[in-house]
Amino acid sequence: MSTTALPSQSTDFPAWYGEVVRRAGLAENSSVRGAMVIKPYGYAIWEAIQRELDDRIKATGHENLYFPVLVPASVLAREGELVEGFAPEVAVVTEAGGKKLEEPLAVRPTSEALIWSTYARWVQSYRDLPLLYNQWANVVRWELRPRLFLRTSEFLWQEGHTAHETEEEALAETLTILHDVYADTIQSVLAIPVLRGRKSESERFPGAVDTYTLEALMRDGKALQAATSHYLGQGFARAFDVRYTGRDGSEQYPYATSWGATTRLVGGVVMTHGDDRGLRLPPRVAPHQVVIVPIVRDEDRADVLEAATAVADELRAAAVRVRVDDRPEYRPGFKFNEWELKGVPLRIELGSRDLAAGVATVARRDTGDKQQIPLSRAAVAIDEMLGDVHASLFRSARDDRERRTLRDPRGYDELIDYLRNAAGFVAAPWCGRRECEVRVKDDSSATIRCLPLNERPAQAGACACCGRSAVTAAVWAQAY
RNA sequence: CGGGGCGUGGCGCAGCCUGGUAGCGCGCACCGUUCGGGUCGGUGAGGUCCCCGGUUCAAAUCCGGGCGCCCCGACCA
Repeated sequence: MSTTALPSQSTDFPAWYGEVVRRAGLAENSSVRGAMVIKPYGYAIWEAIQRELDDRIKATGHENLYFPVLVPASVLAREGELVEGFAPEVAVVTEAGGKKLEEPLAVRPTSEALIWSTYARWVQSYRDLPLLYNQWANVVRWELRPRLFLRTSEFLWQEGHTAHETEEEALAETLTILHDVYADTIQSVLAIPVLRGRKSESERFPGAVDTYTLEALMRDGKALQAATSHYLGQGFARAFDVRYTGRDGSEQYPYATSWGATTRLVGGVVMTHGDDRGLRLPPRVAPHQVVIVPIVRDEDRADVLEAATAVADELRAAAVRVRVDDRPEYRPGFKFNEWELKGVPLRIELGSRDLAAGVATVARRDTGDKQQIPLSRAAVAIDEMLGDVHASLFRSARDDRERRTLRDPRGYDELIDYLRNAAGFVAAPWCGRRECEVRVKDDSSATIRCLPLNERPAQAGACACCGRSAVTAAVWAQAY
């Protein structure tokens, strides 16, 4: 464990981010170019995210299954936009079993192609619908500029692939996933506030009719696409020849959706909540929610450690994830710093002074406040405080986002200046024309993150770029 | 693929300009000490100075070539 200070967030956010991810023990670069090794502490956070997502995916009626990692090149090629969209980043296996393969096998960058080529066999009748399936998997996308968790050449995710009888049903599915699975997990578990919206045509998933997205704002003013849910229409069904006999006896194509959330969310947690001391973890995904640091002297060691164990047992009985840091070789100050770096929401300091008074000293990672709680009601008090930490992390992230959101810039120059400085979101009317989107990107390198659904109604008015009459509101930002 | 930078114990770096015993911090091992905000002292292990060639009495250092990595752009969850 290094003892030198972290870089400051405000002066060098990228360096700060990398240092926190490495020093907190979340992940490190792998010897495979662009890939990362997720370490146990980082993986534990991912497991918590997985658990929460999986619960909601099942609660909305889906089942898990699994498809192979290798996709015959000809299968991947059957949906034109999909191949075209992913071609530059697909890795291909050309040799296996000591021989050159007759047909190369792509390592999946996403599974629509293989899954829909299989659904063709599974769907014969309207009675076979809907198909509501999800898989937990790894995918490979050969990224030119990798970044721990945010963009790696291999990443972990879940991808849902559903087939429906009607357009309405598929659209409803797309939105159920967006709201009840993704937004709920990201806000009420990860404490990351998100804007909900549709993507503009240029930012859409290849092959999708509509892409819905959740956009979060990081502490450096850049946006992170936290999850997406796609309405695919009948394009994939047609490309993979998935047909069934409908209720009226006629031949039909089903309507499709797909949706995914990735290990990128771990990076989002770091960049949303972290501060100059390191990570601040939302309690519901923190591998340790509470760490107990016993303050011992030779003469009271046994008593203090016994009391620490008793408190830990009581908290565990209340389903709190707690760790007693009784390592004798480190002093308390060292432990305080280490657990702050690792983002543990609450720290209990327990020494003979506390025991004599019948209390424990509790320090909050989010605010730095210290207070004393009676040992007699430790479990209840800790449970309340964990709830407070979540609420205050969410509130401060949301307030921060609102502070950084510019609504209705006074003119094109203000729009561009704001975006060029990565000062945050800009919400403004947009005429809907591609050329305005391109112009803003050329002038600022920012993109339309979404056309917001409900945060702010689409408004009349003049396009922030060209002044023509607007057809929608758009939210722009620099993005990861 | 364009622009910039870097390869020296596990990690981070100095030394290179001006050639001459390979160093520092952290980490690691052991001994003692200490424990309410990154203890302190001592001892010790650990390096083909990225590779190949050249110049020289002598190369981490100078010259030529190669390889690798990182950062900034284009692609992207």
